[in-house]
Amino acid sequence: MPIPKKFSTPARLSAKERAFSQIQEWIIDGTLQSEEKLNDAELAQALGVSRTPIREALQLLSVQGFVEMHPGVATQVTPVNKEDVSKILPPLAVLQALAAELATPAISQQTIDSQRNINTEFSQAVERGDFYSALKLDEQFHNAIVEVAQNPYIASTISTLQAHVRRLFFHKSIILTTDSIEEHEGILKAFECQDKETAASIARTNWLRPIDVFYSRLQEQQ
Amino acid sequence: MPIPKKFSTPARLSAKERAFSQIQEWIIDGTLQSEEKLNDAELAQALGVSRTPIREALQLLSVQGFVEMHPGVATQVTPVNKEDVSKILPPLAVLQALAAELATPAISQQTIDSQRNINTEFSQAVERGDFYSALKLDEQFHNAIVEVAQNPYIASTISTLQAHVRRLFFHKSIILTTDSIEEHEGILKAFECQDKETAASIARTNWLRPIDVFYSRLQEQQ
DNA sequence: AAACATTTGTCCGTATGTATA
DNA sequence: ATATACATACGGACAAATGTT
Repeated sequence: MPIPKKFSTPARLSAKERAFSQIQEWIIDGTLQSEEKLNDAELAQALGVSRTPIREALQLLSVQGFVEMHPGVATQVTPVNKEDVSKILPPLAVLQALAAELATPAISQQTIDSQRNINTEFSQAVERGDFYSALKLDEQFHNAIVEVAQNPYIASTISTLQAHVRRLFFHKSIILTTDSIEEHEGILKAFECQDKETAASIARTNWLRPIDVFYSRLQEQQ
Repeated sequence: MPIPKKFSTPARLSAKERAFSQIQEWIIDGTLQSEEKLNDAELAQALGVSRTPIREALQLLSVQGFVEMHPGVATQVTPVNKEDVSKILPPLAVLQALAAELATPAISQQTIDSQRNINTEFSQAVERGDFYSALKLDEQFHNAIVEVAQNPYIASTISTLQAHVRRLFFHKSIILTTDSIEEHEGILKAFECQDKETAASIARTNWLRPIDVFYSRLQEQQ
């Protein structure tokens, strides 16, 4: 049996990396609430490390927009504005559209087949109301396209924006709809036809949809 | 005479911020060369601070893609591939296009007038071959649009990508052409007509042009 | 194979700066 | 206005990890 090599796990995670991942997860899933004050000494104790890796992790999270640092005053979790759906999704949509466009001439039939399977699982998750699994499958679907696009600048930006999307999902500002199922299939068909404009266009509307859904629901509630 | 208030300079720059700006500038203008090894102790001495703020600055630069950190091995300046023009500009172009689209309904005539002045200065700088000034004016022109678009997610991403563009400019991979002068005016006209599609479209082609220029020059040299 | 040299990662003490009483 | 309490920023020493001799 193939023993997981050292190469597969790019070295043991450093304290800083563990702190980063953990705190980011806590912010995304709401364990650390919006605007909550972050005491580095406290976090250090909770994670069993010193303040240094915590500080470093918080600085990275600050760059990504998950925490706000006010020098000499306080460090706090960035407030969630539910209306941020309309701020985050437009740039994400155009980048995902670009990724789809770039992926079109490069994607293999094998990858497309694999994508179809993911979309099937996605549809099943949505149907049975398992939105958390659906979200992960949705991310998997789009990440595969980004990978094929082979552009680190696009990939890293999308990765950050998608983390914010996950946070909004946990705050019930973004919900997954059955429309995505057909749109995903539409993207795959466009890939097979080498039709990059259509692939890009569908990807774009697919990512913008939650904005309309959000404001429609808002109106219904009034 | 009005003494510069404390508010204007958002607090004295921290050692970390100074280190970040300085090292980034050195990487962009080529003082720190491609793939050069970065010894934090050395940099600390050069900037008269300890290793801590240097380390923090390097980590931020790593996130932005200006340095690569290989734990336990070395930290080095990210290599410049001149072909990166074709990696960086597409995402920048779609984001600038989006910014133009979002700015269209919000921009004031006053801002448009100011933009025209900037474009005039830009054209003069290009005409007299002062490409460095031209670059700064070009950035000023597009940054104004990004500001009006009022979207921090777009703004911060564009800011990072544009820093990479500056680096490519210093490596002679990107050159400014007179085409931009008319395209800038075209964007302003589109703003005045509230024609967001045209504004976005011109912004996009304006940012993609250097790719064609780069590969054309490459062919000429062969 | 083992000890070495170099570099990064971590810890904790202290200084500095900010806001509040 | 001054003093006080608290949080962050920085410094320097130590520990761990990597690649090499």
